[in-house]
Amino acid sequence: MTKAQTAKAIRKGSSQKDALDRRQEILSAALNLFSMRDYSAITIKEIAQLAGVNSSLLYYYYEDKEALFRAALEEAVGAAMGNYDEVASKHSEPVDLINDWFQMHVTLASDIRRLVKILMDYSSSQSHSRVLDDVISKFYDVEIQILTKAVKRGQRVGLFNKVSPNAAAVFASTHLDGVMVRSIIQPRLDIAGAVDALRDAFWAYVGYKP
Amino acid sequence: MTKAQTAKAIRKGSSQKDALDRRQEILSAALNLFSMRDYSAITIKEIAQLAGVNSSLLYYYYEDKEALFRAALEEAVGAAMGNYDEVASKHSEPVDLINDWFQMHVTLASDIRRLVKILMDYSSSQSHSRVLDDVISKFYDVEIQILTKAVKRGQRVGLFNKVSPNAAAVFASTHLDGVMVRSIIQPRLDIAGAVDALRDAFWAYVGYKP
DNA sequence: GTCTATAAAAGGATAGAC
DNA sequence: GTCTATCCTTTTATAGAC
Repeated sequence: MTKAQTAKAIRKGSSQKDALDRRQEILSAALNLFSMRDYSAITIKEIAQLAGVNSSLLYYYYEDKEALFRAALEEAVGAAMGNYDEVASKHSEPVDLINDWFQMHVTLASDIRRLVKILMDYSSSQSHSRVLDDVISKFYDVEIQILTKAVKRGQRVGLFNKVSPNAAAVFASTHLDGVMVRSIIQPRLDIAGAVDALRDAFWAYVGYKP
Repeated sequence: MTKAQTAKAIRKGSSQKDALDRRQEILSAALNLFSMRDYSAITIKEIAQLAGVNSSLLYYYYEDKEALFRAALEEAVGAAMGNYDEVASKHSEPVDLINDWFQMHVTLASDIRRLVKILMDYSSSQSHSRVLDDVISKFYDVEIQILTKAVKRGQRVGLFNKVSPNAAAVFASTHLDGVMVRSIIQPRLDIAGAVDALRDAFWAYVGYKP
């Protein structure tokens, strides 16, 4: 019995669920690789190898390499969106929410860094899809809205000064992207320290004394 | 007479200088393309076409594709370093220097964005060279030192509060990278507006009232 | 120096057996 | 569903003429 046959034998039975698993395995392998290096630097065979399947199988589950990339990007954005919603719905108090927001970027730094990397690669690629463009827009909108709301709440209860809530939100969001990028270019970067500095600056910006 | 022969005839005479020009033309074409898309997405023929020469000629001037990429990266960093030094040596007054520093990132946004993109591509590539790693480290060191010095001077003359000058410098530098990245992912981003917000936050952070 | 021609390898994608 | 075999195209790189 060959390796492949053994594997097949183990997975025998409900073939529907297997297919979903396999699809997910391939997607996961693709996401890992696409977020490490560039789209064109990743080969179909490499993805298949990481997923532990034959490269032809990728064409059974996905139309072509680009479709696989799109699926991987949507997956990454969806996961991040989930984290965002979780933090947002956990806090009613604006200071706690924003502190936790910053903390999340330290804790999940490697995931968020991957997302930023993959978003950059997509943005500087030729072929854009309307759907993905919308997904990405939506994603940043959600982030900005969560932060904007928090700043507004802080102003309403008299904790923060009268700055533009939207500007403050864009500011924090942009800086966090900067931290992620800098930690790609300079892997030695002290992410926690960089986020601490952002926290100090952000509170100074909105006029909050911790 | 073919096109190529005509071009050759025009360039007749001192062949030494011609070689330098041609070398530069190729390098310039490579830099343009490498900063637009990823290393692996750019082909030798594409570079040659943009430079207006045959693709084989690239191997006369550069050992291989990687050597050409390295040269392009050094060129981009060198150019940015030149801009940095220029702004730094123009000001003795810290507030002016920092304001001009921010302004430079608006004015030269497309160049700096390209640099950030190419630095990211290099960082997430497999093959690293000791020389390039050092060039990049040096580059960020120079930026941090210029800003750190300015903050220290501002503190000495009593304009700024007692914050860590290095932390303030890293903060500004990181945020500017964030602005560049965000403007890649979202081309609609209002760069001038984003830098304005940074300016406000930075002055709040160091306790300066403009 | 610059080009033509071409070798050599790699990568994406498909046909078809099982 | 998954694999083997293979085709086709692209791409890097070299040899050699001019």
